[in-house]
Amino acid sequence: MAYRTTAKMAERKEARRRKLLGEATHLFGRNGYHLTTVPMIVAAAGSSIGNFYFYFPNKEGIFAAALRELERRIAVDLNEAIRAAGPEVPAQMRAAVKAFTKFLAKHPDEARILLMESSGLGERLEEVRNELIASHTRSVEQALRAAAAQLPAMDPTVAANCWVGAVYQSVAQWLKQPAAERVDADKLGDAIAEFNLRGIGAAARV
Amino acid sequence: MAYRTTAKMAERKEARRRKLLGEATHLFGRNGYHLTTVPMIVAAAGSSIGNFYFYFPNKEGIFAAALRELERRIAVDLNEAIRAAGPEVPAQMRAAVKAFTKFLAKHPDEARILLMESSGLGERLEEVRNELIASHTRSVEQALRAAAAQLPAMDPTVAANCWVGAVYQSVAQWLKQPAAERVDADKLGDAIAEFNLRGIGAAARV
Amino acid sequence: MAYRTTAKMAERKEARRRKLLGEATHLFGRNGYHLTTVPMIVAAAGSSIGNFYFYFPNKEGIFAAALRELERRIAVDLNEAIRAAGPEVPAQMRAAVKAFTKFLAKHPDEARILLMESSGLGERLEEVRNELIASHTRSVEQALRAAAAQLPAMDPTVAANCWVGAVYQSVAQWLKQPAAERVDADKLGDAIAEFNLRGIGAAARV
Amino acid sequence: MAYRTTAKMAERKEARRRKLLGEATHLFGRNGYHLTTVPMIVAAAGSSIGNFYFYFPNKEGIFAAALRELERRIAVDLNEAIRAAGPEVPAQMRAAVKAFTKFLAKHPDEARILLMESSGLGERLEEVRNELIASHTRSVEQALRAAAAQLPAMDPTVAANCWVGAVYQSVAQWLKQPAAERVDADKLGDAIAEFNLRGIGAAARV
DNA sequence: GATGAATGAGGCTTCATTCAT
DNA sequence: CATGAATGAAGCCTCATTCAT
Repeated sequence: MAYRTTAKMAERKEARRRKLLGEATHLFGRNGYHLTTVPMIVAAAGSSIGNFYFYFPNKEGIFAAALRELERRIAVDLNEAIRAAGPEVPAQMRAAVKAFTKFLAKHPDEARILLMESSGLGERLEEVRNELIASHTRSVEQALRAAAAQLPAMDPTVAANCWVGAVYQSVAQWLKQPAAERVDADKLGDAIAEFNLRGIGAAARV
Repeated sequence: MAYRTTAKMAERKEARRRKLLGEATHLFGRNGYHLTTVPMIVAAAGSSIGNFYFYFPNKEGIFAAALRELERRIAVDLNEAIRAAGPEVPAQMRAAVKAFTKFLAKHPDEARILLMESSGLGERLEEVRNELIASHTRSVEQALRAAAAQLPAMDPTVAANCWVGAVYQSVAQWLKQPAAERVDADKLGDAIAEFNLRGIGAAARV
Repeated sequence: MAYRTTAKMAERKEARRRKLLGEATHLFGRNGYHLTTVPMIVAAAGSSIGNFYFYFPNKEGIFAAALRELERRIAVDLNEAIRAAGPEVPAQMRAAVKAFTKFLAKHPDEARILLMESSGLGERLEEVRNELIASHTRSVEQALRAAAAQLPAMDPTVAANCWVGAVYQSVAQWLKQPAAERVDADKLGDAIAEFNLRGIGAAARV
Repeated sequence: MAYRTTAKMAERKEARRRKLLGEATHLFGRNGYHLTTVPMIVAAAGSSIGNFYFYFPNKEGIFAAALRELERRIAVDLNEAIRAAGPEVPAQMRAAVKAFTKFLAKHPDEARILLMESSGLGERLEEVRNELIASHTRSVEQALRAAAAQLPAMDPTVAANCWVGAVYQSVAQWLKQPAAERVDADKLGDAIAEFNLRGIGAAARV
């Protein structure tokens, strides 16, 4: 019986943690790192300050955790989309852009963690955040190198950055519009993919 | 005689203000808004706290002033470059990208004010900063509409955002590299322009 | 067991709050609002700045709380004295003057909050303080109207203000004397009551 | 000619000083000591900070000067009124009350310096201000002692304080009312005098 | 494990006052 | 004599973090 209780407790513990992390992600996305306070997070999560420091070492810690969790979820979506797109690299890249756009559009608050605010986080956090974007960029770069033969000559690093920057900026601006005025997320993804595929010199036939 | 000195005093006053503004811009760029403190600014400028508040209404005020000053300086460079590029829109756009890239490369700390940190500034500042980027984007959008006849069909707003995002992100990443490893700023500008011109469907003849 | 302790904790919390409020009242009375600083208050209460802001929203807040607490305590004393004085209005008024005088004499520091300093508190505080004195004055005015038939014709508002002013000023001056030279508080109360009762035209039989 | 210039300059100097003092009195009366800043005073007087410190040693200094000037002007009015009231002490006292009330009514901003704010001025200023009121009170007390034979037995100090307190409080409350709702200043003076004369036991026939 | 009271460093800002011009 | 730029002490307040219960 002691085992069963422990199991239940572990579950509850995990649930608590997830609740804190989720609310923190929302708040960080909405207000940015500095304007989000620990009391705000625990209030939103219906928890307590003491509890917060049981689950996370400090404010930086929960922010880093939020970033990593986000990374994980995005990776899942992207991989799935790429797998479904077949073997053609350009098709995979288009699929990835659309999947990424769709993810950001679906989770705007979480998204804003990626899109905004970079400086002003302290070295440690900055690094974590950069790594996230960098890994995304590296994927693009690898794809470009893989398809280099069919593409015009270009610096794949620069192109990858352009690619990623185009996606982030477009979605960021799209999110800034009042929800009512936004175009359909799917059409947005298509438009961005179009731009980027043309940008790398891949024919824009879908 | 007291009258004669007034001119010199006004000069000194302006110099002091500029010194504060300049150091603030550097620090904001390097550390972000929240990690830059008023004492840091006055220390860097060799001034005093009281003096700071003689020249600026508060911390927000000097940040806004820094943004506006940056905007002005960038506009000067861009207009000059565009004028020198002749009447062809694509050539103008290429010139603008290169001028912008060059500016950011030359003033990396100032640049970072634009590139990073958006959320967490308080509504007023956020607005000022957004307006700066938005105005940049609008210029691109107008150019696209002007040249629409020669370009493939596309949403000019999305394309403009892609364009701007590509530039910002590429330069931002470029700045993050150790100065020794960076490619030449001019070549970077060319590469970005190439990507973007292809992205909007303009032939990539250099 | 954690539950049981809650009661004790609540008690302690209340005690802490009262300690802060009490010391603040003393200091405000002795030095006035502006010369009393938050650090002074917390030092006197053996607390900390952070704790201060846990219990009170800001300096204005604790001042307002001090005023309201004072109001409450005075009201208790006055009502008791009036009830004990029997049904005759003049006797009640005399009793009230004496009770009020006695209260002020017994709590000189608290008292000074009422007696002194009015301008320079900011609108909100001024209002709270005015309301306190106004309510005292209104009581006198009502009593005067109730007994109007037995009294000479007079403007009851003016008379009430005279009444209150006489009490405050007399006690304030009395408090300014070195404690050794002061006449007995009870005799003071009698003398003031005498003056006031004559002032409203009520026979001065004690 | 040097002499004449000097004379004119002395005049101008005196005028500047008076302008500063006058505006300061207004501002102190309206906002209280702490909320009135030196920059506010010089702005109102169309002068400069440097000038301020040429004419006055510091902020305390100008406040003290304002009080003394006020004292002087009140004394002039009172003495005139008393002289005009003939030899009877009660008549003189009534005249003094009315003159005082009238003065306060005519110069409400200056008046508020006397009526409000006492604590929170720092020891030196407090003393100056107290002395002003105390001297007023002493005059009343002397009058009471002079007429003691015709009056009921009473403590003349307490009575003098009651007297003064009644006047101040009544006028203070009167000034707090919107100007439109105030009763005539003359009638107010009469009502207060009535109360006070009854308070000291002098028949209320004028 | 959970709670929330307590702590204090440090940020922003005001303002009396000085002093070079 | 006049000006106003410069100074810095000191105030209020926030918030991440600790720790007793």
